[in-house]
Amino acid sequence: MQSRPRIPEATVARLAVYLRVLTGLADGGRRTVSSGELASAAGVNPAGLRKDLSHLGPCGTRGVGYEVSTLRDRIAGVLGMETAHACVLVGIGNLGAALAGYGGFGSRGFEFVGLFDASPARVGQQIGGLPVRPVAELEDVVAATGATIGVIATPAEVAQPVCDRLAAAGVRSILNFAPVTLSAPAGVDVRQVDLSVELQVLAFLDKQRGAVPGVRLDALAPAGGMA
Amino acid sequence: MQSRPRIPEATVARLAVYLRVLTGLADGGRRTVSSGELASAAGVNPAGLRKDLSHLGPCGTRGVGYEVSTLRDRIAGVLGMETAHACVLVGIGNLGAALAGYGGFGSRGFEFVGLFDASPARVGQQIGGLPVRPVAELEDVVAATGATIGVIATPAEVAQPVCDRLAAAGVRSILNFAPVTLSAPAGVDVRQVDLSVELQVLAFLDKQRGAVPGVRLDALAPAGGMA
DNA sequence: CTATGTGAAGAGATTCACAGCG
DNA sequence: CGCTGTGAATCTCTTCACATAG
Repeated sequence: MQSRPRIPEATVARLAVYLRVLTGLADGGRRTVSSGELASAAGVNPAGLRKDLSHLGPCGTRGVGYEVSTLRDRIAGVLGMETAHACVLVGIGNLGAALAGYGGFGSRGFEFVGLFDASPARVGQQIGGLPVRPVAELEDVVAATGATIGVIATPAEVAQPVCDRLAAAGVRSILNFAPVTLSAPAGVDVRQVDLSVELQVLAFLDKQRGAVPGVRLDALAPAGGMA
Repeated sequence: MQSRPRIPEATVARLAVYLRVLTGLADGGRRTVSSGELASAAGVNPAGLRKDLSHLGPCGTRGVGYEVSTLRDRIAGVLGMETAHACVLVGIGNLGAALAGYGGFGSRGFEFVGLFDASPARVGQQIGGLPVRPVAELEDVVAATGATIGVIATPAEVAQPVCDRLAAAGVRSILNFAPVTLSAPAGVDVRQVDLSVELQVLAFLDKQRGAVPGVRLDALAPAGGMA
């Protein structure tokens, strides 16, 4: 129906993917897409894509498809991308430096406003036009910039204290790359990205596939080239 | 026992987390844990943890709990960690270099046996004791090492061709960090890690929480003629 | 009396099939 | 006609409650 009490989290994650695909299509000058084509490019089922989009209200034209730029803007609005999000990043090791220098965030409305590291050797370096600051300044920078998102790329041992300080400083969302499960106060949302877990799932699926002789050939994806 | 019809993928991902917690407990000299304590450390529901472990067959002692080292070894075996997995990594930019230098993989049985980049400036550099090779050598190295896992950390534009080459060379599992949806032939499993998607989900949850008091998302509602 | 292991209930997400609009 | 939008069926995962073993 029209009411939107809440959008399922699984749908939100896919909306972000649709948004990426639509941005590419718009840059390529494309005017409209069908659910089938968009679903193919996003790697999902066409009916599932339409159900995802139904949470935004009617936004397609029957018999035609979706207008690329309109749908892109609608999704961007729902995901809260009309306003930029200020982020702080704690832990400027290899991964942290990679995240700080990654251009994919800025183009999607996420801007780093503070980089922090405990190592004096790192402090003072410039990454992506931003200086690395001592962690002692964390609270001040969060307060001054109003950052609402914190990214943790520290060693596992200090991730929990950093999480506590971020939460206390007023950060409401935390993305954690350290291989520990963090606990945060109510009202602070934590998302975990564990690179080793991803590899272990892959390895397991491979092992399981090799051990099962009876294979199901439900290949549906690679429908030849491009549409 | 060996009879395992099939373990749900969601369970596999959590098993990897339990394994990490158990390894930490074992290093701390701990002998046994209860499901409640282990679940708390892993950030999951105790009953869910017991159901996850039930897929491995009985491995606890009623009235006592689980023996830490035994359970750790059991999970490691199920995840296929008794044998090391050879991985190749394509795209040695900031993120690729971070992955190549990340110690968390080696300690979990994943070993990089080849690093590849298209840029002559990168080729020849040493990262984590391994030289960066030109991508032209990709097929030879996969064949020579028998690598079964490929990690893609290239720009989005070249991720699909790299995926195709990895699959053709015999790699069976691919972990993709490039912000594109890859299509791979049947028999090759692709897992996507999109850092921007993670941030966008966080931002949406925060926005949604802020709007909770009155549940008013009318700014999105198509009152009549939304354009 | 402890804490595990598990069937059953519940919630959520995916897929299907078709009604309805252009 | 084609393609969207959606109710209903299907499937999977989660949570609960309790029997069961130590």
